[in-house]
Amino acid sequence: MLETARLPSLVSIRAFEAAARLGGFALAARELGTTAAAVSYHVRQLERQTGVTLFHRYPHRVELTAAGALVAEEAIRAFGALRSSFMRAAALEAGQISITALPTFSTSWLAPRLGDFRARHPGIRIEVEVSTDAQDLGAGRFDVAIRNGHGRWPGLRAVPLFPALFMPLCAPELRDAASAALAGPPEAINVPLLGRPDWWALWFRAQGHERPPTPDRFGIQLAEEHLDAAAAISGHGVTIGSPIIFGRELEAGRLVPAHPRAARDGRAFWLAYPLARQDSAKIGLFRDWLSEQAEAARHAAARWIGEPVEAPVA
Amino acid sequence: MLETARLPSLVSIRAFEAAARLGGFALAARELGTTAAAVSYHVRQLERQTGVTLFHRYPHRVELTAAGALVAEEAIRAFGALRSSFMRAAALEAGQISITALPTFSTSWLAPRLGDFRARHPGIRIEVEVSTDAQDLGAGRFDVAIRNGHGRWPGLRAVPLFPALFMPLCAPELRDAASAALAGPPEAINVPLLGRPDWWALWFRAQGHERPPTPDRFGIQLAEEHLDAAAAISGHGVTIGSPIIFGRELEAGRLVPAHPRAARDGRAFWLAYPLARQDSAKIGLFRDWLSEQAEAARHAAARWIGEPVEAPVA
DNA sequence: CTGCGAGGCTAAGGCAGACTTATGCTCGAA
DNA sequence: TTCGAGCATAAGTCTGCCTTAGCCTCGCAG
Repeated sequence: MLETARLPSLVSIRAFEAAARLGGFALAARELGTTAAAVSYHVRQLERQTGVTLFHRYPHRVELTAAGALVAEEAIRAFGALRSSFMRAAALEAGQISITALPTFSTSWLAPRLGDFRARHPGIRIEVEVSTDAQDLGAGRFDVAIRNGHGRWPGLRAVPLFPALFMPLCAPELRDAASAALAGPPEAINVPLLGRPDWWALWFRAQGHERPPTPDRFGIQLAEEHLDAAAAISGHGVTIGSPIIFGRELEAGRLVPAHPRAARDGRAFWLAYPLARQDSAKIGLFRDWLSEQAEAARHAAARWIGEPVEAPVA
Repeated sequence: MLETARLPSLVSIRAFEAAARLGGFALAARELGTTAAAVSYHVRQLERQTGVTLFHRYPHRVELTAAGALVAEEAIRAFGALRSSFMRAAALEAGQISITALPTFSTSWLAPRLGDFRARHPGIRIEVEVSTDAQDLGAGRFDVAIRNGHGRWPGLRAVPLFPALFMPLCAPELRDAASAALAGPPEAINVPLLGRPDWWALWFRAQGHERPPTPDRFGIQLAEEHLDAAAAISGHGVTIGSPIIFGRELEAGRLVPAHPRAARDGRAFWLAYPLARQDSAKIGLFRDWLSEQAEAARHAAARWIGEPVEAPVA
């Protein structure tokens, strides 16, 4: 690089700074992990580049000149301050984690649990941003992402959380009517369906019914899945969702399975983060905590789930 | 070099600093005389080395993170202070010149003239150290040296001042006696000789006398040549010295030539300085001034000197 | 709405600068 | 007097830095 701002070679300044601070080229070489010849060479380079004599040479030792002492003082201070700023930046960075996650996952599963993470890691502040789009982790805006998919994303490490499952869920008072309705083909449905039509189609295919429910079978059309769940809790119909994600609602009796069988599409929920970040302590802590929570959630949801049936590809 | 003090690559920090200060990689690349790809690469390296995300990436632009802003502030300050310290060091260095010179040259010729240099270059402080030994200019203790010799010193630039001349000099009242004594061979000397015996031997050889004056011909033995001159001025004998160096004494009539002929040994007085320093402004100013003074001194001394005779090699 | 330009990103390859090695110098201490 | 330590330099090696090429996204102008 050309020095447009007339700052000489930084590598040479660093060699000089170490020599000035330690009082000799041999000690500087040892600290920098190089040879005394390299330090000598760099100090000479610096003197040539700047036209300033930095050291008086005597046999066996060197002594800073007045000009050299002036630069040394500033260089020592500058490098010390820089070093300190990197440490403070690392501490700042280590003290907060930025997560991008899917809306329902965030609202219904993650958010209720974050209190526990905060209790166990009070030094780490959490930021969650919900997005239906997969955010670019390379852009640096997020440390980790919760993704739904196959788990094979280049440059990322994906930790499996739990499989994507689709189970009919309704309020307790709708149980009998919904169970009866779902025992037959889609055209026999006489209770309102809630949630994504493609997920219902997937579920019926897993039951052996090729034709999906027609639009007239659906009740309220809501923008987000957790709103579907809220409507179902209110008795407005049967929703289709993950017994793991809604595990706490099932536990509390606010939702019940309207059918014992769940369908799956081969996808799963994953924690993803850049391979380049796998040494990050905070990401490691979050990963370990999240894996633990996911395992507990899978275990707890097992009582609601019979053997999940993988739906044939439409 | 290994980073024993955990400061990451300085080249990368410099790229980062420029990008932070200018708000983009393209502008930073322009200032640093490199490509945006190089800046991007260095910022990534820095992020990997430190584990700190420094920029958020967006299409067409980048934005400092909080941690990045923290480091940027310190880096901008550090580099600015370093730059400033080099400029101040250069100014300090440019404001003083260190000279090593031969004793007599210093005392009798240089010192009386330095007032003129100081008047013409008030911003440059002069330090003269007298030494009979040739000081190592590479050690950085001296900027320039006045040397006597052949002028061919490796790594140094030598500017000729004036030839080394040896002429008998005495007080006016001793003129006739000294002239008569010096007209014949050394054994006929009946006035005390002062100064270095080897210089007298050289002078007599130049006159065609093979045998040097014997020790009994010498008066007071003094340690330094200018003391010999002082003794000669006091009428204690005839000294042997340079009519150029003692030009002002001749001019003032305190010394007169005891013989019209000067001898020379093929050597001269030179201003020497390191080739590596030839761009130094202060050295240039001193060289130009000294050359001018030397030329004036040669010119003024011409009236005292007949055709100098080169003494045959003993 | 389409095309272009600008800024950023990464991979691969080349080379120049950084460093090592070898040798030499000086001086102080044993 | 000898040896070891620190500094200096030259020459050769090699690795880190940079360039080049190609790609991506987005905003703006036509």
